[in-house]
Amino acid sequence: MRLALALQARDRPAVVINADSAQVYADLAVLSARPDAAEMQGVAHRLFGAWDGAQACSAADWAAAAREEIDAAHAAGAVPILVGGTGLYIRTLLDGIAPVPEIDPAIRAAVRALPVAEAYAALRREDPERAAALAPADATRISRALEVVRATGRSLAAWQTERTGGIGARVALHPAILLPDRQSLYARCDGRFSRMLAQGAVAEVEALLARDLDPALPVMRAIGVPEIAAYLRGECTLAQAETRGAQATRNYAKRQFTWLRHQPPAEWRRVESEPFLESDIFEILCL
RNA sequence: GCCCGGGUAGCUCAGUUGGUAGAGCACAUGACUGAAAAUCAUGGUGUCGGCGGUUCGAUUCCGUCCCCGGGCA
Repeated sequence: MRLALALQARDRPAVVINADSAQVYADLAVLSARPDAAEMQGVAHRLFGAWDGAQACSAADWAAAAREEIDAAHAAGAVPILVGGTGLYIRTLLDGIAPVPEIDPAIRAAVRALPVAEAYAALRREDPERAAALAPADATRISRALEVVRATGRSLAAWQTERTGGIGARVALHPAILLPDRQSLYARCDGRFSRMLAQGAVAEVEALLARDLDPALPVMRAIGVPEIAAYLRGECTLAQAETRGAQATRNYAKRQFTWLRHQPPAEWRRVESEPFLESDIFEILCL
């Protein structure tokens, strides 16, 4: 945000583009810590709350939308600033992804209805190579591999020999990865979830539950939603929901560390010195 | 003071008819190609409340003390 303002102060319009898989949903303002109008300070923001919760946004969906926003920003002479921590989204945007066609919804539903053990057994028959590469309990990846062979007649590995849609080669990147101190980050996770409760997270989940959406949708699985929903159903106290939500936040923070430390290219700048200063993060500011 | 229940991993607890112990969670580390705030994989946790006794051997049996619940007075 400060970077965006600094750019605008130099007559370089900035556009902040969301790269977070939860901030994408309109239904999650509080629980995704989406910036509000005051925080945006007049700077253009895109892809925040852009999807209705009833709609699942995939990495490829997001990447396609982000590509358009980036091109639009460039056309307008602005500097797009991608902000967010969903590594798979950013990887898809930059490197592209296997061009697997839309999966027939009936096939997808049938596959996801299977218990993991059965899905895994089926995958061993229909795509043994992929099955061998996956843990028998890895429900998400097993479902994906199975729906792909069933819907396309081609294994995921075959599709993955190709990647399309990446823009990494045609844009100038100035990446920065922030790696805060673990202990203080965990403490901030706790504070963050408590603050969300104070800011109306319970009402937000109440409204979400009233929509009676499929519980498997991403919006229903965002951190805090299952925990607060359990409280609203009378399955636990608010204090327990608070503890569990904070815990889920910390667990997620750890997964982020692991991804960010190993998955992005080695040459991407990792910043560990706190407080994080723009000058430590973005070399373009120092030009 | 008496009676009952309990004291085992950071937490909640299981267990050992006596051969020094284990689950879940936490924590750590890692994986990650269209649900990724998702989904997984691996790993160590330890004076089994203290001190004595019996025993080849006690976390387990006995005694005693301490601590935590609940009840009686």
